[in-house]
Amino acid sequence: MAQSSRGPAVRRARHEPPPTLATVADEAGVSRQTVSNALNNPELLRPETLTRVREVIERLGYSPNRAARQLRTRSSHLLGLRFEQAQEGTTNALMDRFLHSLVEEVSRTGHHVLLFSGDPEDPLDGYDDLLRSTAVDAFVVTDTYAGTPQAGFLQSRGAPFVAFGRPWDDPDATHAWVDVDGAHGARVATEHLREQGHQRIAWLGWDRSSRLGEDRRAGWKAAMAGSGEDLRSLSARIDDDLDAARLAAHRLLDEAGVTGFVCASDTLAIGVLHACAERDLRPGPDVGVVGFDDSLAAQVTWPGLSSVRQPLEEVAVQLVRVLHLVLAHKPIGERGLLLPPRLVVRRSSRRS
Amino acid sequence: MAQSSRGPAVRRARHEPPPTLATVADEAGVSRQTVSNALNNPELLRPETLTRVREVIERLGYSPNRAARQLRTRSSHLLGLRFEQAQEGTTNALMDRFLHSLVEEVSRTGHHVLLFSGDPEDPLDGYDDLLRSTAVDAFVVTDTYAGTPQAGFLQSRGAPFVAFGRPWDDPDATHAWVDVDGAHGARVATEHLREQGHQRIAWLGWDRSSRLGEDRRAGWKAAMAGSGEDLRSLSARIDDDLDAARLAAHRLLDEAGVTGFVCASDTLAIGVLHACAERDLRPGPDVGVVGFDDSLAAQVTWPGLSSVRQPLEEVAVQLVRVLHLVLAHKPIGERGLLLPPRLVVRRSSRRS
DNA sequence: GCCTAGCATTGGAACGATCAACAAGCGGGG
DNA sequence: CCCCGCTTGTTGATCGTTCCAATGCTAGGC
Repeated sequence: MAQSSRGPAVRRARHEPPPTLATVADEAGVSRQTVSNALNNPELLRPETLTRVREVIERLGYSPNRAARQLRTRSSHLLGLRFEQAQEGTTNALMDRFLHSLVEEVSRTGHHVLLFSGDPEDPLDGYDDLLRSTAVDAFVVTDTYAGTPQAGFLQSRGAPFVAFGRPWDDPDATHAWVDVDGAHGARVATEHLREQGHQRIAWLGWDRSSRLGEDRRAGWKAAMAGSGEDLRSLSARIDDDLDAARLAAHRLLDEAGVTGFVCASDTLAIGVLHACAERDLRPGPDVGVVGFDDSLAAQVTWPGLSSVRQPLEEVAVQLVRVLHLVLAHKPIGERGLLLPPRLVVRRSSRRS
Repeated sequence: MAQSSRGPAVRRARHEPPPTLATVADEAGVSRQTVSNALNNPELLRPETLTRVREVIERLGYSPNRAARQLRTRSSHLLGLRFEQAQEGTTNALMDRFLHSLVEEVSRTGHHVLLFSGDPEDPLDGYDDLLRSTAVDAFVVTDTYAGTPQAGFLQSRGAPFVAFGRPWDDPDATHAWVDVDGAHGARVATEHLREQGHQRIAWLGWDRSSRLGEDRRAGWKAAMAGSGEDLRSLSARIDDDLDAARLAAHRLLDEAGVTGFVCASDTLAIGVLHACAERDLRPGPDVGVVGFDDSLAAQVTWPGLSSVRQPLEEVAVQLVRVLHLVLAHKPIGERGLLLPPRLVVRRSSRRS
């Protein structure tokens, strides 16, 4: 068993209580506080004392009891994340990718991620309990898509948090946030299609009530500005449904002479691909299609679906960076941070 | 703001410390212990005392401090889960679905899920730290695909845990586990294709070293037993790669006269669909194809990919049930529990 | 009237860490 | 010679909860 890299080869008997500060102190012939300092303020110890204490710690396989430390310092080193299923416009795989990066990132500073759930009807459910029981140091709020009661609530409580997602409804919000610039992604996708020679490029997105969808649509609109096209006739707002997208694509192909599609999701984009197949149009050479989120489906669909990939790893890095500033009561530079996604080009959008 | 369902309308000033047992006790005119009993052993109190204490608790918005409780009772009400990215044979979306159910399920008993990460090279990394610092009550081990050093390690430590995944290498393992019966899933898929009139049904799976893959393959093999077919010529073991699957499908179609494919993953199955498209074979009427995991890709791929869907919600329920038995030192009935997956039939496997 | 049993409630100690204050040793300046 | 400051280390108190043993009180039996 590969033990070397993991620490001491301690084999405690089953259920024997783990060593405490006092155990280590006795064994090393120093006081409790000295052991504590060896861990938290090693520069206070004389080098030889330090090594002696560290030796004992290593030998006994001692780790400070988190509960006791938390009780005294009022810091649990836990970050709360309300874990919802399948939010609007985000496939499950997205959350998984983000979460992994987040866990990885917070572990660098000895923190962990605590997942909790709550009544889907009440976006605030769950936060309060953890707050009152001082179970977490801070929150990472991810479900801010439709209004953000969480932000206001947590701020009124004085609870530290950072949000993944903009405060759409409240431009004056003072909390820290990180988000992906969906408009930028859609703009890059649209420009890419224009470079491929497409002129009448349609937007296929969700209902107007979706802030996420409207943000992305704005990018398409910006890229199409000055094209002389009538944007109204090139835009369709539908449910995130394969078949709805297929029908909408047929209509846009028939009525608006569209040759390019920028879509708010991979599901919608694949609906367009289906429509193309039904008309013997070749995705790529004949019709340019770009989706959003770079899901597994985009990767395996024939002939390969170009898609806008969100920089979730970077989002996690930035969230954690800002979170540490917030926890240290340091000023955060920019209140909000918009990260640009990256276009992954596959054959569905390449002419040649 | 919907406050009613969430508890008391407490508005504490920013950073004012939350109330403690002593605060509540003073306010209610009883001792600390009585308040504690009101929470943990309400039957010990006289009804009128109980309601009085509860009123104060409600009014102050009191929740017991988790750290203090954990220190005293040595139970954190946290379950550790090492969160790896993309394990063999499982797409990210799977983990997300499972995790959500798990979080939901453990919350019923006031528990939470703590995610941690570890060096991908060392399957034991991370467990030891949490154990020594008594940060979690138990573990849910999910990455037991290739041998299970975790199980042995945790047992030697006397740490409570349940595994999602069989102890492949050690049939005598005594720990509790829950797993999905991949063989059953593949068998049902194969029988489904036979019912549709297919006779020469191929297996498209992973390398022999994959226990998960071989388990599923066994189900195909069992369903094909007695068919009189030469199974060896009907079986292909390849990487989990779209193109590898496409090529293998062409070969099986050419050389073995195959009309049905049972695949170890949706990626492989979609590779088969690509091969069909290249030969103008219609998935469904001409060739039956079934994948595994019911990913988003299976749902959106034309013409709809039949797929074996894992009962992850039920896995979570059972894991938590068993975990509570383990934590209570009660005997668990069956050491292991195999749950049958369900076949989701779409057009790729329907003749009509 | 006294003893016992049972009930409701109480006060002290403990969990294992950190914080605050202080003590011992030592060298240097007035 | 004394005082001061610096380094190094110690001791008691504390965080907020639950466990343990003991308390006051009432009712019942003899």
